[in-house]
Amino acid sequence: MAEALEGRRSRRTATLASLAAELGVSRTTVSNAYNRPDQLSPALRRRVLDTARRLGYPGPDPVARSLRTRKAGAVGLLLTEALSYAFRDPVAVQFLEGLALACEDNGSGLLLVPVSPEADDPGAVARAGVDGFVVYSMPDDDDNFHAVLERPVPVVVCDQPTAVPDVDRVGIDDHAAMVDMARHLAGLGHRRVGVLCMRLSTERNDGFASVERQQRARYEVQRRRLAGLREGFAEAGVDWSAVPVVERYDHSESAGASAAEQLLAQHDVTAIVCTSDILALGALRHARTAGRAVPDEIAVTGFDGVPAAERAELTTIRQPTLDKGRAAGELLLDRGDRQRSRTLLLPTELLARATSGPAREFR
Amino acid sequence: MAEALEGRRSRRTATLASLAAELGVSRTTVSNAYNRPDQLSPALRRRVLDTARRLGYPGPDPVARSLRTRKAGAVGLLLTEALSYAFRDPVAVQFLEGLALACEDNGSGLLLVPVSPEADDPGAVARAGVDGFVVYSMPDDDDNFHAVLERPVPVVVCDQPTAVPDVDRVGIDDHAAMVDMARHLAGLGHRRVGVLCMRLSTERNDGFASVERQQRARYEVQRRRLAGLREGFAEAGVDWSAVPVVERYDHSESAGASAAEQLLAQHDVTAIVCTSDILALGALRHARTAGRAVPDEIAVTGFDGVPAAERAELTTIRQPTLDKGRAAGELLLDRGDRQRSRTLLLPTELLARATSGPAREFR
DNA sequence: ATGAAAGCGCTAACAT
DNA sequence: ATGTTAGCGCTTTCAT
Repeated sequence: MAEALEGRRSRRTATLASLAAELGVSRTTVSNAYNRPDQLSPALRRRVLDTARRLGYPGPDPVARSLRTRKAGAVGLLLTEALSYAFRDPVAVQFLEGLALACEDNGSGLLLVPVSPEADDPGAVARAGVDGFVVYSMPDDDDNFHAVLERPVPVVVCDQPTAVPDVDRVGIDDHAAMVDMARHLAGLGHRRVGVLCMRLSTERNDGFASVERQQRARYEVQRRRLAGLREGFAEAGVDWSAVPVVERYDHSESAGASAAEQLLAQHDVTAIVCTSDILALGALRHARTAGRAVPDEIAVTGFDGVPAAERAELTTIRQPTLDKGRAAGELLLDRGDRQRSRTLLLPTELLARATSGPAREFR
Repeated sequence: MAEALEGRRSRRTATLASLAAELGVSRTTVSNAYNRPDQLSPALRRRVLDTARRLGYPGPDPVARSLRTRKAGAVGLLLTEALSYAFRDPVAVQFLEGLALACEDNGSGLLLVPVSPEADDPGAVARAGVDGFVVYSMPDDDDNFHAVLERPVPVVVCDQPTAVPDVDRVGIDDHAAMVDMARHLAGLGHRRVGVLCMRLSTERNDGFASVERQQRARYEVQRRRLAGLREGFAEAGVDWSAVPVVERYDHSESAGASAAEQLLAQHDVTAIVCTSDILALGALRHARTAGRAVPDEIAVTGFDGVPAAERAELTTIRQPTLDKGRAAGELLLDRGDRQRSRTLLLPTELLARATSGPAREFR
């Protein structure tokens, strides 16, 4: 009993070679017994497998096999945040579901690479035994991302960074989507608007973000969404330099709520545009708490189209997150002998729901 | 450019040995340049790294390193369902978050093993390059689980199967929790009750489950929860053989809704006890659709304590799902030289909320 | 149907 | 601080 436990505790006892010796056959034969049953007589195969069981041989070591075959049988996933964040953000979860679907179809494992934002040890990436990487939404100039690019395996990026030479990418047109949103609100008469956005750099800055900071943002997605809003509102004559943009480092409802509070404390706006549903849900919560009627007094919009946004009847941009995950996986796994890198832009959709309506002045 | 792509496409060009040859140093030195910077002069290290870059050497191959060091740097996760299910079930997502937290702390990767319920090829388990496995809620006698036990690495089971010799386990007292729930309802006067449960075997059976089927269930958790209910209601004089139990293979709200419908079509009960929140949420939805007032006309209870249950004010049993995940990871990763296997039972809590109230007869 | 030979690419004693 | 030696455990042509 204690011995069985011991046996399970990584003490490899028999090897393919020792088993072959015991049986008086070659290693090839033993290997074939596991990997190519048709290459040897059923009787011999039985004998091999029985002896294996008797000797406690657990079958070919997967790592040794991977070394030999040069296939790990797994896809690595690199995330912006700590590993566990993947399960906290509903958008990430959706993306992962799609990616997992693609892996499943391919019989590939999915290895979540343990990156710690603090310890900038890109070692984990270098140590990951994978056949390729999917990179989910990383800032420009990220060490871990660079480490991924060093690895001689295919890479697919989701969302950001864009424009990495020779790397496939799947994403959406963040700019165009936000131009749409701006037009939607401008069409409802909104001119005095405020914006809540996600972090723009890797250093924490919870507060207003200057136009310069917006343009220098290290997160391309945020940069493009803000630029889209700027362009869309410009069409309606809104001077962007007067539009307050509040940034939050953490991506959570409470961050959204506090950002909304900070915004409204200093600016009299008729609409709060958020660059994510989570932030918008927080803004909604603050509006309710503060007794600001939505959408009568103030409009609130999101981005992503998560289930909770639907329940809240949030006006938002729906993006096909699950499809992005699946497409990323397929791009990585089904690549034939394709030489050129590909970029896949998936469609988005403006969902005008109950949290946006005519601006106060127009009611 | 095309060459850079080619380079990324798994054609390993330089190796540690060729780099050493080029430099005229030993392989050890090159290895040290990467793994033990303190073992060689900074100047030499620079030279090694520079030459590596020039030659396109991507650093030590992780698989070869794993073979040599006998460490994969990753934990494998085995799930009941297809891989992607992990991201669809909120309870699984929570568990994974906890597990990821433990992995993170340990610098371990998390490998989701691609098991397909259909193709009973336990090969994926055998091929996973991991230092140990976490097994999440598997039925008794599962092929993939057996394959895990064959591997000479530590294993931690969450929930089920219980009582596997020499394997650590983390779980809750499902039986006791449901005794509590039965007492809660019985205390409110409920005597005519019905139950909605999750699948009891790997073959689909969407319909009523006989007492015998309940007792033969291959899913220990369901078996224990039903047994707990039986015991708890027995204290109030309820004859279990007259209690209708409706089983659903799929775990989804719509499964819960249809099960509730099936139950109510044939039985006049004052309470529907569900073995999961998801099923209960579905039952709630059906009750609303069918115009049955909850809790006035009928009580509905769940199990798990997911966020959606809180929003619905569902009476349920809260279990510390995230903690289970973290504990499973810690049990696997922080095992000292412990010889005995351990079982960790985490506490649960009955949350009496708005979906349970006095039985009709007692109002 | 089975075997022999030749590595896959690396690290860890142990020397020097 | 650097080199020597000795594998880690396996698969895969190519022969027989």
